[in-house]
Amino acid sequence: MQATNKTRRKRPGTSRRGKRATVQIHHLRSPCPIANLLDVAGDKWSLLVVRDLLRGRSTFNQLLESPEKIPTNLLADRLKRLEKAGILMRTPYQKRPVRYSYTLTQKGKELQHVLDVVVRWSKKHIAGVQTFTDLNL
Amino acid sequence: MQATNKTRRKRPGTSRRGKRATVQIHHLRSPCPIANLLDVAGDKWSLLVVRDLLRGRSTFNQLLESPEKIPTNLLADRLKRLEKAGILMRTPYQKRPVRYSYTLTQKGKELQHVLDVVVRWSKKHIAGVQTFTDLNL
DNA sequence: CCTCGTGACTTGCATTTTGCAAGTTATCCG
DNA sequence: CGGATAACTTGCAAAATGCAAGTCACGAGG
Repeated sequence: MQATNKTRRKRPGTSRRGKRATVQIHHLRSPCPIANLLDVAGDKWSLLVVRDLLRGRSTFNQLLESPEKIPTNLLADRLKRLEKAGILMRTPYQKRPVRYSYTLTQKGKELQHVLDVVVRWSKKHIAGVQTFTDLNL
Repeated sequence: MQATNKTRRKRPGTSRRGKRATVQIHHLRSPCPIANLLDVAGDKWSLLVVRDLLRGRSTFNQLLESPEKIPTNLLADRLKRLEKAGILMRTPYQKRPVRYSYTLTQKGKELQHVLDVVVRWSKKHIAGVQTFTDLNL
């Protein structure tokens, strides 16, 4: 019924110290290539962002408009993570008002092959799917 | 926060096997085939389970042994979800002591094509990856 | 009989991540 | 000046994750 042993865990709030500004070693769960992609894009949104960039979307608001309706805070977070992972780049395409555009790197563009196969699988095995017209994505 | 039945949660012997009597409408976020796979396997563990089943693992404990060390509660949950999604099947391969084995359906087996491309992408773009020997997974 | 071990899970609980709504900052437009 | 965009932040409740431990059958050994 109970683990009773409450074994001291960190007191939240009191220790103003562990802000994890430490080593940047981004620790891989395993040497498996599948686990490696999942470490960086293993969530419900990242690959949709990649899909939209492949489809030619490039600004924050364009990315928000897709039918899945990603929340703004998650989009901001995913863009940061994917940039850090070298999958996309963020560049100001104009200043005065500064506006940013997001574009895939070569590494990111090659995820197209992954998405292609995913599309083929889903079309075969899931009812009611349909692709965005032009790019087959 | 585990909203369901906060107070009494302690009838072990007679309880139903964690059934979640929810509506069966499995709500898709969008008609996009990519979103559809993500709805069912868009997390850090599901595809690793599929990988291991493709590699011939089949029991609960075998699946626990992979290098990524999935927690037992998550493995139980993922097996349930993947079964519900028609990607794998759970069958007792012996009774007296009843033991279960998990195997991929045809739908699940065809995820191999997705994983193949993921492996190719990761080997090209992520340092330090290496595949499990025999099956290229 | 009693204990130990194994397989397949469940349960408790703290930490993290999500998702919604609203707020913010800067800049243009009329 | 009063909006309207663009690109984000922030607050916070709810859900998911992850660890450790507990449970429920058997089955073998003493």
